[in-house]
Amino acid sequence: MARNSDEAPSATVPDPDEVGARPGARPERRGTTTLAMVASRVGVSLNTVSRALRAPHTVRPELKRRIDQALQDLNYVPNRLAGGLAGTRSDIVGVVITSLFHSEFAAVVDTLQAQLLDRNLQVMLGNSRYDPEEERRLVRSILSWRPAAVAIVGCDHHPEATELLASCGAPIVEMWDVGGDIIDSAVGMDHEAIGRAQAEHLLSRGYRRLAFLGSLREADARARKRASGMAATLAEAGLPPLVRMTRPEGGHPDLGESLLHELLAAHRDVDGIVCNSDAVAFGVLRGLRRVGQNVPGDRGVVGFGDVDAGSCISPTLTSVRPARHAIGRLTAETILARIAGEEPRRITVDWELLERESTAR
Amino acid sequence: MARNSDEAPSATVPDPDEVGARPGARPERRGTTTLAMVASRVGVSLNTVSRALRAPHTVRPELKRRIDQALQDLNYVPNRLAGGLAGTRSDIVGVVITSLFHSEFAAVVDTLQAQLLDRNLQVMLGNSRYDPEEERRLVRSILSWRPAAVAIVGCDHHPEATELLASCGAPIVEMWDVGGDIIDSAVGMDHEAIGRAQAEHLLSRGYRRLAFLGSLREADARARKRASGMAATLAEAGLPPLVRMTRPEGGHPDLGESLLHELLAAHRDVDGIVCNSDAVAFGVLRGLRRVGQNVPGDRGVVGFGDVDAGSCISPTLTSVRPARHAIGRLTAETILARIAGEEPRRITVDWELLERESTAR
DNA sequence: TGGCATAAAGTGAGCGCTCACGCAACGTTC
DNA sequence: GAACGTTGCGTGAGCGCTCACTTTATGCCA
Repeated sequence: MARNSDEAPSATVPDPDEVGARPGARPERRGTTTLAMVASRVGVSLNTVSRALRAPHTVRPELKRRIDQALQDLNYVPNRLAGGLAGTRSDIVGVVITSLFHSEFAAVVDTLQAQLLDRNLQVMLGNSRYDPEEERRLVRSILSWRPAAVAIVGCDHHPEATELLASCGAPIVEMWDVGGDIIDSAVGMDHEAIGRAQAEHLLSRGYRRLAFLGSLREADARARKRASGMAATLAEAGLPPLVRMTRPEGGHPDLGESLLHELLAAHRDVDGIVCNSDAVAFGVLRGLRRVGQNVPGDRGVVGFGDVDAGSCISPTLTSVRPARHAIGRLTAETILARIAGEEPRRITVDWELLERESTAR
Repeated sequence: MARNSDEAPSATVPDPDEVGARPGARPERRGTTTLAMVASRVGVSLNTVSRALRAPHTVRPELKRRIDQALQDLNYVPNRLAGGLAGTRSDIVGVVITSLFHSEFAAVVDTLQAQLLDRNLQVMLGNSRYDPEEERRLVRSILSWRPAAVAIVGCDHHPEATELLASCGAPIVEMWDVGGDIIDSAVGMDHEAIGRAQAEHLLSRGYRRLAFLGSLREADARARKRASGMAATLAEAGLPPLVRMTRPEGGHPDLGESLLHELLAAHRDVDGIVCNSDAVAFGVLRGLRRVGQNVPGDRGVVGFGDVDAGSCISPTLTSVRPARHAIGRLTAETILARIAGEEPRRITVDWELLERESTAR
């Protein structure tokens, strides 16, 4: 195992002038240029410069050019704190997600941010880590920036978070899930339907005794809905009830493998395994390989998320592909529409069950 | 392929009272409570309430309790725009990354955000998508919020971005890379050393003719440094030069597989393949399997990133594991230290070359 | 009891900007 | 040529808070 290591914080002092204003150095209002400075240089009123930026057509073209020149010469960077305070909008969009690490929502945030930036909206990000209390804190913190809108994962929040969001006056878009009560608008998938589709797919391939495996955090209402969709399908088909094997944390292959062992020990007859995430499914596949079980022959495995690697492993993994891109895009569009005064929306987006080798018998 | 689809935006109008203030409804200063309202309810001056929040020990315990009660009764949410404008700090930390989608930095942002939130700092996120022009826009946009600090991926930026960052007065922490000139502080890895280690590992296993495969965006200086580290190692060993097979976009398994075909067509003698990312390596492994090549027997494959799935595929993938968590944590610590007035730092963090089956001959 | 330090509150100014309005100067109309 | 819109810019107020300073209540010692 190769290793490089010198964490020694070797301080390299750059140009001392460049070092930020030390706390305590109060009076030194840094060299940031203000609208007033630009205005006095051009010889017009402050307001005219402001207007040249916000409503260019209301200022004489020749003057506009001179102002632009001065803005550039002085390297003006607007102070949006002041702008937000004085104006009505703040041009901040709060985004609250439950996890970045497991990359569930990374792609969603990615496209969302790109789309919003085109409209000069800045994303303020927060990660609740599936903790309702953290979510509450986060929502408070984000609302204290008076955002123009808030996008948040899920429809089931800490009660205080829900109330704060509902009464803050800004448009709220709940993402990823569309089931249940929504605060304002929502863009997401019907997770119960996904669970049903996962179960139906396995049943159609002849698997009869199904299990749901993975991490299941208290606040992960989406996974819970998928599991209950599966359970409902089994009940309607008159089959034995769903076996649930979950942990309140984790979500990696190692978890999948260890849950698999528990499953095989307790419910040897299970032949269809649906995982909370592809990462867990990878661990399940690895575990089954290690104990000499054949997939899809002996047992079928279904994932969720359609991670890249799913099509590269052997057997390739049957999984559900959420329309991440679409969720990001439609969330951005909904935010913009709501800011523009349009009505709230509830948009159900597509997903696909990709049938691959892990269930192909 | 199962599919659910009704993207029909079925508008569901919630309680009309809850709908946010429509633009145009100007005079309606929303029902947000201000410090002044709290103050008048308690019967003290505005400033006393402010102090009760910022410096609780300067206000009589009994009064503090009454103020807290009023804050809660009125459901006060501070206006940080006003606070930031009036005060010195803004409590925003700008974070500029080059990609979220490929999940390279998702974990870094994840831990960074969590650590900062504990200190009441909000992350403002921006994604430059490996586009220098976008990076410039983003840096301007973020600086317009007068952040308390900025964390940014890489050490090689758009010149204007570098200048803006250098002169904005806030601490700047460059992440992921530590090579080359830095603006203020840096927390990252020595990517050239990683490239050398990747090459040396393959050489130590008897591979002789090496290639570097993957997407290589114009702004991805890190990958470029790894490739040049490899090239240097080969040159020093007197071996044939590194074969580079890259594309300016993409980064998925499909890219890996298609680059592999190009590689096999043009340089049949290559026996050691280092990929820009694990995702690309997965595609390479899939491609090799499809053409009946044996890994590690015929060719060795090395990835970068150590994605979960790497230990689940067959053969398991040799890869480099960046200390993502450590980078996030140390970046947060550096930001806090710099805000507290400490000296700039340059921290080189660990990484590991995980030797697995794909190079085990 | 006076003098002085300290604690606990209030006062006033201002952060940098936006918004509603005011007020000239210049057409345009009948 | 008086009445009216239009264009182009300036004025003043104020967004909600923080900060430096001042004022008033309280304790402690000589």
